[in-house]
Amino acid sequence: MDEQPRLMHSHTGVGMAGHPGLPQHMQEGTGGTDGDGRKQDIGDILQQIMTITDQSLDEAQARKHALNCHRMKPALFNVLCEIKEKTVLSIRGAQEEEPPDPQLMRLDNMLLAEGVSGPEKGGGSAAAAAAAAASGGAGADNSAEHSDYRAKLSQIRQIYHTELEKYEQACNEFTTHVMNLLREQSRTRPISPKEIERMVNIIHRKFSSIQMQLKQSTCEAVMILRSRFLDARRKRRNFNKQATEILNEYFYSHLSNPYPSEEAKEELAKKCAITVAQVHHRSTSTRKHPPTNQPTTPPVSNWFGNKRIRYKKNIGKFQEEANMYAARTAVNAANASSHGSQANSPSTPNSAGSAGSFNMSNSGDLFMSVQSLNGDSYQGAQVGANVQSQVDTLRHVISQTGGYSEGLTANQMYSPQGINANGGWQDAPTPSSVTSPTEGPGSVHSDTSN
DNA sequence: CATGATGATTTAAG
DNA sequence: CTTAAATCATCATG
Repeated sequence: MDEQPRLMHSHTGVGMAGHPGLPQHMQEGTGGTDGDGRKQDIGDILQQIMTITDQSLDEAQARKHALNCHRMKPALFNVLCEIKEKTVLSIRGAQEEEPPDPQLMRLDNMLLAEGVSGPEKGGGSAAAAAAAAASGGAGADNSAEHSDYRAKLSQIRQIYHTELEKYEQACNEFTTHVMNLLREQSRTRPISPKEIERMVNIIHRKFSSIQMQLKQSTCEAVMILRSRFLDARRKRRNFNKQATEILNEYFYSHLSNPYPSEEAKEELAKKCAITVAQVHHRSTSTRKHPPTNQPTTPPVSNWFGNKRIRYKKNIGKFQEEANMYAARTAVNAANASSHGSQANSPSTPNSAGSAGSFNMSNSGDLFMSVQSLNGDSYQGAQVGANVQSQVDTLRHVISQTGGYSEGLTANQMYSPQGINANGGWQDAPTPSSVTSPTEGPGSVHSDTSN
């Protein structure tokens, strides 16, 4: 503001002298048709402007001062104030609280969720390194791509923050500037605090609209980044053999109720994490006290979900597998039970001990089904899921031993249909005939049990 | 390249 | 929230 007059001032020497210069341009530009009157006007205006700029600060300042000192000034000022008061009152109605822009909220939420606008957590590569370290000792492979992602993300984050800060600063600067100006002017014209506030609000709105642009483009950048990297959420890595074995062991040893409890899941996850390099969602670590929603060991849950449905869908396909794992656990179970009927401590997969809290509402049914399956009456003394797992295992033992002695023909030595028919963990057995040998549900294993 | 296996995500129900 | 079921997208293989 100050500079312009000054510049003009220094310029005037030339400007005034070279005055013809401008009109000449005008002449050529407008053509001759308009006549001289117009040109003259323009020339006058220009002249005036030049003059105004010529008087510049000192003169204006002086004039202002003179005004301020005028003896009628206070009275006039008051009058002005009153008038202003009224008009402002009438205007005020239009000025209402802006509703929180949903769009902006959406952006904010997303940025927060994406960890862009959240609390700073170490800078750039440090964060990446930390992430890599945090994702477990075995997480070398996927944390590599994750760290790449994180690095890029924190880059975005940094840009976002610096930009945001810059805007903030500029906004504050501008605001204080305007406020000073208004304060200054309030000596010569009435300016209510309300008005200043409003002005500030306007400024803030303008700036926040700029911020929104920033946020929007940041969101876009994150989205793009996501789609390029993390969208490889779908980029899956198969579990390694050991992990699937652990899971399968649990599954088949709890075949009648393959719903691991939360704790069981965590335990499985822990066991598998040793071998599974694929744990994107940090889970196993100590539970967080705040009501943070830890979505329950996703890989394990996924695995069991998939396994259940796929097993059910085509049991025939899983028979071999079932027998294998049944055999394996059978050994453990046999060993354990031979020692004593106590709940065995071996680190067997049928760690039913930890799973004592299974949903037992239907355990009665399950027992029933097992009884009828085996053809022998199982003593009803057992209570709890651990027993259930024993039952499963036992059944496997029986069927399996019988089957193997006969031959490897891989007939259905162990017919899971029984479970289905009796309403195990699902009702509808494969409706389609698919390799379903369907014997009488009750008589299924009568031969093998002999 | 087609195909089956498989982990993850989505949808709908409880 | 958890599950079942359907579906997707990738991996692994021949």
